[in-house]
Amino acid sequence: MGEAAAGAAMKTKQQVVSEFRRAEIVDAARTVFARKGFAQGIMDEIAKEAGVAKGTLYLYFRSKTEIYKAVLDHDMRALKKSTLERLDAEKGLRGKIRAFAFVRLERAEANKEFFRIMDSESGALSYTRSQYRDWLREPVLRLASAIGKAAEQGKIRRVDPEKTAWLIADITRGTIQRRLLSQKETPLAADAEFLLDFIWASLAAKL
Amino acid sequence: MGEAAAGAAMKTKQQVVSEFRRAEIVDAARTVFARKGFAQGIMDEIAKEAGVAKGTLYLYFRSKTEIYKAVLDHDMRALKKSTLERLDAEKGLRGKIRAFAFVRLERAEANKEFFRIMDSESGALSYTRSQYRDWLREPVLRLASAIGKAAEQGKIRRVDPEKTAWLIADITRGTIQRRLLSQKETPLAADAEFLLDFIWASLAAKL
DNA sequence: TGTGCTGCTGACCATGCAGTCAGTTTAATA
DNA sequence: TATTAAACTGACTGCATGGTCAGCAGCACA
Repeated sequence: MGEAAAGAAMKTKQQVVSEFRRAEIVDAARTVFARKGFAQGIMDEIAKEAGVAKGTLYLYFRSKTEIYKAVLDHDMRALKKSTLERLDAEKGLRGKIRAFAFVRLERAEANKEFFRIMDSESGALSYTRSQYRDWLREPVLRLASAIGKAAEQGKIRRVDPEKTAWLIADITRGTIQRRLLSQKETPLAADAEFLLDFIWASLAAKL
Repeated sequence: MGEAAAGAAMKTKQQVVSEFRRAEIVDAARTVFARKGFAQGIMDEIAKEAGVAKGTLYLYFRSKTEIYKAVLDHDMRALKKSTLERLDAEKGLRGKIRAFAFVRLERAEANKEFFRIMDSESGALSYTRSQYRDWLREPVLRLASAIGKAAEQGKIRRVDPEKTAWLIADITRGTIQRRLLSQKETPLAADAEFLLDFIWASLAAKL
C-alpha cells in the first residue's frame, strides 16, 4: 500500500507543482477581480500580480472566464463546507443560527476579497448569480430543517422553515455587506449578537 | 403670469421633444442593460432598441456610462420617492414597515428590468453600489426614526433603531431577489405578510 | 559540451466596441 | 417652391484587451 501510494504520489510530483501554480494564479486573480471587477480585471494585470507572463496563464486555464469561475468555485466550496460543519457541530437551533451567521461573518472578515467579488460583481457572468444561490442553498436548507424540528418540538413558534431560513440568510448577507462597506470597524461579535437577537426574538416570541 | 408661463413653455417646446427622446433612450437602455448587463449592453443594441442610429445616442448623452447612470438615477429617484410617500402616509409602525416592504415589492414587480440591473449588476461601475446605498439610506433612516419612537412609547421592545431598520431592508431586498429569480410566481401579498410577521414578531416580542 | 525536453515568455494578432463626423434627411420659414 | 437650420444617420477610426505561438531559458542526462 505504501508502494501504491508512492506510485500515485510520484505521478503527482509534477502535478503538485502544477496545482501550486494554479493556486497562485487563482490567488492573483482573486485580488485583481476584487479590486477591478471582472471586466476591468485584465489578464495582463493578473499575470503581473501572479508574477508570470500572460501566456503562462493560458497553460493553466483555458480563458479568463475559467479563471474567474475557478476563484468563485474554490471560495464558495470552502464557505459552504465550513458553514455546514459548524452548523452540524451545534445541537440547539439557537446555536445553529448563531453558527450560520458567525462563520459567514468571520470568513467575510478573513477573506474580504472574495466577498467583495460576490457582493459587487455577482452578475458579471450570468453564471455567477445562480451559482451563488446554489452554493448557498444547501446550508440554508439544513438550517431550515433544524427550524422545522424546533417548531415541531414547540421550542419556537410555528413558521415556514424554508422561508424563515432564507430570511436569516438575507440578514446575514446584508450585515456582511454593511461591514465591508463601512469605514469604521465595528466588532464582529456585536453585529452577530444583534442579528441573532433579532431573529431569536421573532422565533421564540410569545405574542 | 399666463404670458410668462407661455414664454417658459415656448422655450420648452423643443426641450419637451428633447426630454422625450432622452426618456426613450433611457427606456431602451434599461431594457438592454437588464438583458445583458453593463459590459455586454452594447451601444448599437441600445440604439436599435430605441429605434435610432447610434450617433443619435451621442446627441443626448456624452457616453455609455452616462446613459447607465441616467437609468439608475431615474429609477432610484422614483423608488425612493414612492417609498418615502407611502412611509409617511402610514401612522403606526407596523403600517410603516408593511408600507416599506410593500412598495418595494410592488415596484420590483412592475419594474423588473430595473431591479434586475440593481440586483445582478450593481458593481459594474464602482459608482453604482455606493449610490444604491445612498438612495436607500433616507427611507431606511426614516423607518429607523419611527422604530425609535415606537420603542420609546413602549409599543415595541427596545432595539437599536437604525440597525433594525437595515435588517428590515435586508429582508425586503432578499425577498425581492428571490421573487425575481424563482420561476413560479408566488402571490406578492403572501411574501409581504410573511416578511412582516417575521419582523413584527421580533419587535413586539415579550420574551 | 552537446542534445533534447519542458515550461515559460511577451511581442503580436484578431476582434469587438465606444465614440466621431461628413453627409443626408426632415421640417420650419419665407 | 426655395432656402436654410436642425436633427439624424451609419460607415469608419482608434483602442483596449483576450488569446496565440515562435522562440528562449533552464535543466537533465550523456
